[in-house]
Amino acid sequence: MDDAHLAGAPPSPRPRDTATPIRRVSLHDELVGHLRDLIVEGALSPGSRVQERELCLRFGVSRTPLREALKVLASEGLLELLPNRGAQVARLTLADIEEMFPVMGAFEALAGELACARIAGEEIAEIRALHYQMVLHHARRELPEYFRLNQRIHERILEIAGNATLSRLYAGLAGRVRRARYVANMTQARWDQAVEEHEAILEALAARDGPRLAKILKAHLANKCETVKESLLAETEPSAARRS
Amino acid sequence: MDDAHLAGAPPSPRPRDTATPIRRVSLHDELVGHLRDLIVEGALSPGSRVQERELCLRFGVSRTPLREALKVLASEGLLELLPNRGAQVARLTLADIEEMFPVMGAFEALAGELACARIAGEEIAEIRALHYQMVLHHARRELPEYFRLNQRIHERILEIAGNATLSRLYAGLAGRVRRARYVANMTQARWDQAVEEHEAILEALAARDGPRLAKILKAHLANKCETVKESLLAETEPSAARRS
DNA sequence: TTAAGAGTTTTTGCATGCAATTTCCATGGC
DNA sequence: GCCATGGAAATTGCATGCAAAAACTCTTAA
Repeated sequence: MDDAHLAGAPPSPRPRDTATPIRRVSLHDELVGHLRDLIVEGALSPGSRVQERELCLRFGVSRTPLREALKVLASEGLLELLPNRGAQVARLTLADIEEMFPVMGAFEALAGELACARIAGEEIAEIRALHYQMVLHHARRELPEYFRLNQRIHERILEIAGNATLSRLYAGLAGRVRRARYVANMTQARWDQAVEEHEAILEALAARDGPRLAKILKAHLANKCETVKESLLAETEPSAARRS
Repeated sequence: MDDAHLAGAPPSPRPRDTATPIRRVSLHDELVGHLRDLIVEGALSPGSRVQERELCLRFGVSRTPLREALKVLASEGLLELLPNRGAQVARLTLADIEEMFPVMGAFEALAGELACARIAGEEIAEIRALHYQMVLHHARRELPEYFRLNQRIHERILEIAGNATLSRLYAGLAGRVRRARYVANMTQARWDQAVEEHEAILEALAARDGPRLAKILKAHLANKCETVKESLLAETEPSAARRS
């Protein structure tokens, strides 16, 4: 009774079907969401085989909707379908990382440019608040909280850019590398550098300097790529060193 | 003499041919390809309802693999799934176009930069050949051939960039706007301008000037966006004018 | 004539069944 | 002892069946 129509209606783009939030969505849609979470959160480890039967029991559904969900996740790149041999969680190789980060850099650069053209003063203040809270977590060496704020800042810029296609594609890639980014234990130097870059991001955004922001974000992502790569190498080398 | 292998080939319903390069992929995979073609080519017009039964008869398969294919195409954005009411071919609104082209511009810009860093002299010669063949079709006012060459040039740059993730995402968007681009009847001025831009693209590529090529491609896509938008408006206005 | 309503037909969503392929295990030959 | 081979169990790919939701149709009333 109170949605929309009132004076302070939020700038929600599509208030259409919000009347019944608990709408019985299709089973396979729900499965796609659940499975995506399981994969992104790491509950299903990369490379592990995914058996239909096991997941059917786990979710209490039959194979038909589950298989539909698997096909969708495979088309998103989260799963690999082996003909007649089921699916396995896609594993990220170094080559994958090196491919995905430049694309994410292009996404963020575009988002930065678009955001600069549309951002409101209030939104700049909001990002600034997020930024300095993130800086605080950096000062306190609170990595998980830092990551959370960091992610929220990037997501907020994407939102402000106001391009749903861009957001959707970005989310697809970000989901795939999220785990890798999360486990990446940065060196202190890299962490400090990242915070410095975020200072520059905030400045460019506040100045609404689209080209500069694009440049900074692109470089920022390139550095994140290096961080993740180093971490990935450090993760594999010790075992080799230990063995020799 | 060819397939039945003299020694008592049993009348098996499916001759398993492991040697042939055309390996029998899974039914649903094939369906995804076929349906994608039908949609992109325009055989299934935007907004039209897609009924399972009809397509099942058309392809001679049961509903299970067909439904899996529909789910995948929906996740790609080519179809819209209406709960309990089947699917319909997604229609491109002006807002969609305005969202997708900047993203494609970012893709092509990145592809241009990467390609400049990797392109071999032989490949430059190849692109140059394609380019001047395209110019010939422009001079002869052969639009379909022009489009084909144009597309091949952009695809070739993507290939040379050597980033499979980028190529995959680009193909996803390009497929969705292909029909719109195809039916876009450019003005002569826009066509001439596009050819000029392609001259600049070739030059920047030959000079291996990544940043410049990126800039040109970004602008090139922005102009294509305008062309498609004009064409889309010209397509809808007459009917409105006719009605009023 | 239009609109509304009840019943029928169609269509979708999901579960299950069957054949084919793969995987696992045990047996046997070298 | 090791590898090859045969068969059983498990798993996938696809077809079909059934219930619920939607769409259609025919009737009826204002």
